[in-house]
Amino acid sequence: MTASKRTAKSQAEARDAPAAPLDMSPLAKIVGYPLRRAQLAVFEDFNRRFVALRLTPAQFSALALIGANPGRKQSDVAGALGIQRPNFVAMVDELERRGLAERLRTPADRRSRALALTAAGAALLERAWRAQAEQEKAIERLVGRESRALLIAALARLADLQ
Amino acid sequence: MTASKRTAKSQAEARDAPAAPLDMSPLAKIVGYPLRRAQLAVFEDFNRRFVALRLTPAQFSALALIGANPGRKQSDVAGALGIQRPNFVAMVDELERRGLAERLRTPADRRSRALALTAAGAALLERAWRAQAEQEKAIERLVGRESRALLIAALARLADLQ
DNA sequence: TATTGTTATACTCTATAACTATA
DNA sequence: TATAGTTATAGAGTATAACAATA
Repeated sequence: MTASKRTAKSQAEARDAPAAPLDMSPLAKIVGYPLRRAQLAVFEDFNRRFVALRLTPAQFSALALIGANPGRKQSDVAGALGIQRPNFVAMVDELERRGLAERLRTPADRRSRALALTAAGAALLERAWRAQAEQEKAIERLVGRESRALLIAALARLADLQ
Repeated sequence: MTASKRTAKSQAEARDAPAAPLDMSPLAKIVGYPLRRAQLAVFEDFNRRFVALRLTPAQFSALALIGANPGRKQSDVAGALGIQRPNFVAMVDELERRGLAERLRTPADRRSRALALTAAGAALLERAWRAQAEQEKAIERLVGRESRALLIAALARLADLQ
């Protein structure tokens, strides 16, 4: 496009100024849309913080839950995390391969596998909780201390939607 | 297992009572975990409410955004929704196939396609907003009116986490 | 040269059926 | 018969490279 062809347009348009932002107000007024965007942003932030620990949000939640509930069987941990049993197999495989968790045979029921952290797993989890505390601080800086507490409470209730 | 073998166990265990729930308290205290669980619950609730309209959350957000911003080009709508341009193609294809949206050629720039709702799309979007209002009511019943407003504000801020 | 829409493709997540070993 | 772990597999959703048309 030549300069002469742009004379009818405003200077801003001629300079290829960014187009006006879209009107997001209808979506911004419902819970679901900002809820999804916030979840993606928080997980992306998590991934940045945890890249050195090589832990995804799902892996962190699994380590944390096993750490707080050692000896519980694999399917119970999967169920508590909302992960389908078949999908949890590869995840525990990976934690075991990295020497972070172990599957123990229990004499009471030889079908099941009791999960527990190894010493290395417990050590990594400690580092992970410190990284997580940093994210919570960043969130608190963004929304305020009181808001963060209210947010957690409201989200926990929302999770009960059926 | 025979009855005699269970005599050493408590009556509750003998009856195969559900195992004690896991301790979720560490995960319940951070934002990310309940945020993810809430997002999944809200989307599942959305899917139940929208099955008759055959709209996914992503499709609803696209219809809503096109409806509020008719004539904007496809890549701008995709960008505003956080959807990669290539992935938005099939989505618009489907909306167009169902006669809900259309891609218009614009004389100003023949590379781009301006999106707009058809009459059928606008009509479906109206029904969709009524269904969405029902979800907002359900959420308000769950967390309270004030909490819902605070929640939306806090989530919008969280979405700005870098 | 850069941008828009598009195609192709790969990777992750998730859901389901079915197998095995145990109970 | 039922349950725990597992395998296999299919379907979403998402990210990236590269192309044609147009600027």
